[in-house]
Amino acid sequence: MSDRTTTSNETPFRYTAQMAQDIELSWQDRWEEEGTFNAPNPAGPWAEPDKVAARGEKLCVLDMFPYPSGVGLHVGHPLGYIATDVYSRFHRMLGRNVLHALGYDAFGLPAEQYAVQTGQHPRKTTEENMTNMRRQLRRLGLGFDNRRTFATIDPEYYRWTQWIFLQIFNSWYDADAVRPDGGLGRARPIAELVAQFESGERPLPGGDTRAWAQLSDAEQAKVLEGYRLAYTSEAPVNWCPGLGTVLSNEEVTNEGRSERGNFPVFRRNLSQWMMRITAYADRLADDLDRVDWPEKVKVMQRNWIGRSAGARVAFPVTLAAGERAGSTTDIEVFTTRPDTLFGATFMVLAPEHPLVDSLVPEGGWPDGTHDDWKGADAEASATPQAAVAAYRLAASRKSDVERQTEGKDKTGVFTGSFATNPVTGQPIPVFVADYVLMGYGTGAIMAVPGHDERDFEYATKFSIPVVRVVAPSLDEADAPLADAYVGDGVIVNSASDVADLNGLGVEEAKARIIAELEEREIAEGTINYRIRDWLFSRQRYWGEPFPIVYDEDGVVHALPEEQLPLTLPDVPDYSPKTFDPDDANSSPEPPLSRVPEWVEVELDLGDGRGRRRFRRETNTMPNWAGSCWYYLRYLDPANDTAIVDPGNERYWMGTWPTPVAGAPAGTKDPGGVDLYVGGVEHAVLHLLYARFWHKVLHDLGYLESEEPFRKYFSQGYIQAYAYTDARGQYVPAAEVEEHPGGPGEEPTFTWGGQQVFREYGKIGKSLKNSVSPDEMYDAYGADTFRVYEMSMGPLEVSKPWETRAVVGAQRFLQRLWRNVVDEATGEVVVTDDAPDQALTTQLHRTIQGVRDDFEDLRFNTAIAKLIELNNSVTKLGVAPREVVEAMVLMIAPVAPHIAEELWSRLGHSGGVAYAPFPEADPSKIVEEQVTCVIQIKGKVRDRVEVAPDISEDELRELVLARDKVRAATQDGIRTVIVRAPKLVNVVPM
RNA sequence: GCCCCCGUAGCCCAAUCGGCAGAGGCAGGCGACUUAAAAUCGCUCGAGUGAGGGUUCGAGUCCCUCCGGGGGUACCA
Repeated sequence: MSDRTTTSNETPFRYTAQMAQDIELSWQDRWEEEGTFNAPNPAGPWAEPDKVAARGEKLCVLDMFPYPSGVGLHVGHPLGYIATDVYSRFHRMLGRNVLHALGYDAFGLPAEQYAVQTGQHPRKTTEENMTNMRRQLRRLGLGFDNRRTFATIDPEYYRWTQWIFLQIFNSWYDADAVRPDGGLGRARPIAELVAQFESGERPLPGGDTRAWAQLSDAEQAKVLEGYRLAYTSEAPVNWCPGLGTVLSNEEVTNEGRSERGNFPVFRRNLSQWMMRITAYADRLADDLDRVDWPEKVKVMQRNWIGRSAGARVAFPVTLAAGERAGSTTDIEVFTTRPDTLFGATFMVLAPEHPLVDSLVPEGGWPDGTHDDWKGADAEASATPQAAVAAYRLAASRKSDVERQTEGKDKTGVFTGSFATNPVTGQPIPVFVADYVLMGYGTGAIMAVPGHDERDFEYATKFSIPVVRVVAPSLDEADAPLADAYVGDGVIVNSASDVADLNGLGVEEAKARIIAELEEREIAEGTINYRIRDWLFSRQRYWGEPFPIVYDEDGVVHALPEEQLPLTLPDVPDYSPKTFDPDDANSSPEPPLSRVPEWVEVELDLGDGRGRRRFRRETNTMPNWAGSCWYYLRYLDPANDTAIVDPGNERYWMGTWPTPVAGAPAGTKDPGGVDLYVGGVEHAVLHLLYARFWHKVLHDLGYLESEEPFRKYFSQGYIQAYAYTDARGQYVPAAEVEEHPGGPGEEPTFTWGGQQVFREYGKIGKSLKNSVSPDEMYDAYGADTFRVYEMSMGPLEVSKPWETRAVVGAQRFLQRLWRNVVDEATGEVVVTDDAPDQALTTQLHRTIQGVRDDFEDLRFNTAIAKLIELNNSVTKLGVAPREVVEAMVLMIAPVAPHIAEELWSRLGHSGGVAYAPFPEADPSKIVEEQVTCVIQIKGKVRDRVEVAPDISEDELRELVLARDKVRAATQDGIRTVIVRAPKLVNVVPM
């Protein structure tokens, strides 16, 4: 495969892999020495305003933060980096000041797991991995500003991660505060909330009438906890014994397992750090309109946030048990269909609903209770208390997985109580059933079997009346319902002395009933969200320590900013306490809790109370923390007084005067990174968390931009074939031989003579189909590898790696090389003669096409156009300098090393990195003749050469006079469609 | 089940506004170079666009139904 050995004595100057390597290494050294890709900053410690002024508009290009894997890169990993590098280099040649840098996301579970597996300290393995990855990427010739690199594990970086945590901790969300843009709601310093409590402007929550100063420290802390954007809370969380840590909702699959490692996850009540991302739910959903992202990812985020408009409605009920037995209270439900309130014939509470106990009467069932309502457990069905207790116990023992896998078969038990439908006044039975979830809405529903599929199933199974309140038309008001009718229509059977909705449309009825019931204080229009607060603590070693201590009363204190960073201590045993993955009753044990000399400290927090004893927080942050803001640090990595100088943030990420394409009219641009490229797997994790932090920092006045990523492009993956033998074991894919099948048959595959079976999917060491970039550098060189990856197809689609196809990219570069350099003598062989008309036209058309393609990230078609142009030049035998130089500049973003070399051999000093990109001359694109296609009834029947500026009338006449057209139109002409100059379609009678 | 995306040559992919189905690459075939092979170079073969229907003068492109592949989501009231 390598032609390293094929450089014969006759062609010592051929562009071989060896030649490519020599060229590439020497230019990489030169770029590094000269700091070619360093981007000047307008402000901060590196301020070079003169250099900034000397360049054109800024452009901030970003790749998703890589995690330095222990096994090194495979050929799929650099795809996005090459794409962003091509885009960056293209824009440098257009004169823009381009910032492109790469750092490392080095904290977190994978790094720690790799260290545990190899029995080494995570810092050691992580640093080794980063060294290897840096080497692999440097060899690829990426034009990063290497001054701007860092890793999340650097104390000088995580100092600021901890600082941001403190800003969030010391903030609350004031939903009534007016933002500069006129919207409502923003984060404010917690001190301003304390001031409101102190002055009495804001009453204490829960009807507490004491003055703020009368509260103890612990009581004050408790109150503030209810407001802080980062807070501890005792709540049901996702405990994963197999990983020894808790996980956020976003890290748990819908099968109820950990996204990483696929271990079972259990719900446990534990005290954990949370981030109040729910406060930002509206803005996170609304502002998706303002960014240029793939629609698919926007939809995924909107679904995750899960905003739905509806109403909270109170259903009165008389308590049947408990201290307040006999008194009346309300069961509050959330519904998106208040228009169907008249059709609510029963209610359902989640098994965990706190009201259940007081709804179940002592003694027997109410007279006439349907046997089906008493529960599936015959032994427990004698009394409501026994039946409900049995049902709740059974439900509590079910995992989320079991609840789901049991499918749609509805189960439930009657509580023995009836509530009152507030609009009909009718008593309706209240059930406990596990198809209602405590975690959504109020954990209780009004069930409308006529117009909700789940309620219909339940009503059918338990013989509950079904009432139609929506019909396709008034005529069908009493048509029987064979299924829940969920379509649009007109409201029927919905009148009482409370309200009359009959005849209204669904949307009108919703508005009407909410208005009526709000007046009576029975309901209120409301918005409900699916998103929950973000669980932020992990019981692992390899993460940022929280800058938090607890005093002897258990009150939370933030470390003063001057005491940051709080460094991660070196510990003898950094591995997590391991558990049986299925042991739901295990409890997390953070490794840091095993270091008492670090945990128990005496500190002066600078609060005037002197040195006191404290206990440190022993949880660590999730690896999302470091990746939530790294893009900001690239802008000003050496700044030790701020996360980023405001001048740098405004310059690199500030808002543009015009909004992104496709934004609604009147939209204000949110600013942010100009191009962000990465895989879609972080659609609701990293991309949502980073947006949240960015908005908090914006609210607190640290950032001008409102979004982190103005344009996000989701790249496809490079995948590969893998092969298994008869036992299902993977065999080395590189050694498999393909045998073509007969016509219409699949090919067959053998390895070492035995038949093997092909599958398609991810690249991985364990699948034995991994190809490393290093192998490509050795066999072809980095430029060939770059050209191949960029020419495989559109950046956004996934496509299969095919090593044997890489040679096509090499042949192209060889042909380009040969057009400039004589393989035998090394002499430059271009001619100074001007290209002919046809080649000139092709050149300028190519320039225009390549510019457009690069701008729109269509690198595959740009390369195809360059191959075409190069092929035209090759056919001439001798290459005109004008065309060759333009080609060298145009290929430079994709294949920068060979371009530098050829550019220099063509007699230019100064390099191609900042050479101006060729400009198309529109006057030279115009051809003297164009081919006009003549269609008869839509089928191509003739062609004619015409002038490009021929008029429609001239062309029509010309075409109608042609023999073939006259022959076809002897019976007359129905119509003639003229699209001058390229097409005429004649339709005969 | 629901929602979204994608089906063009043996394979990866072009066709930008509804206007000649083919730009580019791989593989295959033939030829040149070679003692021979590899590499290289030149030439060349190759689909009617997943299936069916519709709109249109004209459909890969727009609409409907179905089939196949991928992704998201799943009792979210």
